[in-house]
Amino acid sequence: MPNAFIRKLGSFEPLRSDDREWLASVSAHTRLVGADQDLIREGDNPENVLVIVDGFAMRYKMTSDGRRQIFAYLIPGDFCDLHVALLRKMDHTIATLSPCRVAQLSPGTILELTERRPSLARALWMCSLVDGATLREWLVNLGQRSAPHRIAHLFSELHERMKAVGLTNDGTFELPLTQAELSDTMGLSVVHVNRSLKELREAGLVSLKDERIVISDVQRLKDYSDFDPSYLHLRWPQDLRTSAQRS
Amino acid sequence: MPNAFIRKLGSFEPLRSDDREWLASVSAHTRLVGADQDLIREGDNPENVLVIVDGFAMRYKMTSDGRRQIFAYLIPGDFCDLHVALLRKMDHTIATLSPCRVAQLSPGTILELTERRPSLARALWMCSLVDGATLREWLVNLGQRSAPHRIAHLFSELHERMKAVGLTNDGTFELPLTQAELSDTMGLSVVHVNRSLKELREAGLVSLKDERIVISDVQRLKDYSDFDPSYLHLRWPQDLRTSAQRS
DNA sequence: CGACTTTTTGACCTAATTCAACTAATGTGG
DNA sequence: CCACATTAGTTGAATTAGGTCAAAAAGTCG
Repeated sequence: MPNAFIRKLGSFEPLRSDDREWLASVSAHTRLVGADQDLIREGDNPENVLVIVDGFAMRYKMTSDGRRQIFAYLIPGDFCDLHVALLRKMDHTIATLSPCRVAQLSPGTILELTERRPSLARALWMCSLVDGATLREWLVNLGQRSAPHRIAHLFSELHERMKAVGLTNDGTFELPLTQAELSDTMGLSVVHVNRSLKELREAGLVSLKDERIVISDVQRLKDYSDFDPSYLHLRWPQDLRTSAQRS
Repeated sequence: MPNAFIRKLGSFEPLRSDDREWLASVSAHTRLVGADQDLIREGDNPENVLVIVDGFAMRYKMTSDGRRQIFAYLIPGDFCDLHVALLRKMDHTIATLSPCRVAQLSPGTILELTERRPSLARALWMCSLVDGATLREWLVNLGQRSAPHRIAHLFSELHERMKAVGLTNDGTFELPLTQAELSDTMGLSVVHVNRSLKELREAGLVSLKDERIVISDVQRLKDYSDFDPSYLHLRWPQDLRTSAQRS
């Protein structure tokens, strides 16, 4: 069974088996990082590119008055910082939300990837494009939707992404977020997030318990939240991929 | 005097004079597009990369209930769609806000640029990284700041960007935005934008008139809006660049 | 068991929205 | 160049979504 990283790249490009094997070998060596640890800090200039193999992380930035805005969740298979080579320093922080297994890709590995494995390079580039598209969608979310719809949209997105790396069980998946983290994602107060979650729960749409989310009817949640998955650019329809991946 | 496109790339990388000349020649042929025209529509798969040589444009997306979120302003020197080669189709629309002069870079031009002009290629890549960073900053803006601060932050950013391409006159520059457009950018109602602008005006911070903005004291506006320009990654301090560019 | 964090709820407050009207611009055709 | 139509900006009044403060439950963990 391929790891999430391989699954993710595979959802953008059909991968040859030697590419899969190479990916498996370069991401085999992982280190464990506890929850709530900074992986890369604002101002750092990290050497290696990190990949979340397992666990949850986030990107965020603080304002000068101490408010925090989270602008991405990193789930298994996601990259931390493809771009950092060019920028002198990180303009935001990446931190774990739960214990994570993290693979480090050295500059040499990235070089081999970009120069000798074109389909992986394309998949990698796709990742950064999708990150951008996701950010745009989040802006739409914050700018245009009410609290409950906003939260529901986030959940729809996370469900879609988790499904793409094979980490859902129907509408259920791991989601180790506190309401404070949700509120810093959504530009809402904790109290209001709490009440909105209650509303969603009472509407029979979603419930959170024990770091897991349960979506009773995924399609209904997507309809409710006006979720259109096309911005995630997942090229291969879910069922196809799942069956093709049995090894 | 170099055009905005050359100035912009030059603000990321020191450019050799042959690179400058080449840029001038490939961006010499422009077409004129009137105000309020779509340059690229959601769903399109455009061949060429467009560069705004003159005028203002925006990126936006509609929600299914007819609300619009603007998530970028394109000012002279900005690219429309470096990435589109890989994605099957645009996931948002780009439209002009004022009459624009637009240069089209053919796939061949882009190829030459990426393969034979490394410093331009780096500058180009920087552009897309900065676009991403800007988007993140906008998310912070929508998520964490009150209406007047939010608007002030946008104005601070636009001032900085316009300055980088030599289009400011102290705190004054062209800004052909309606309040409706501002409201769709900021996730606010038109009425509230109007009142917030009044507040900023009465505080002596900014005034808008005749498609121009006047910032009486740029530093004061930046302080007010908690603006930190580092996310724009403008490598060369403004004064240096200006003097170096006298031809 | 305490100490601490997270969730939940109530009461109250305020930033922002909505609706509606009115004024000031801008533009268009005769 | 004016009359009329249309778009953009401004203001007031009423309403609401969301925030703040405070405190109680409910989990979590050494």
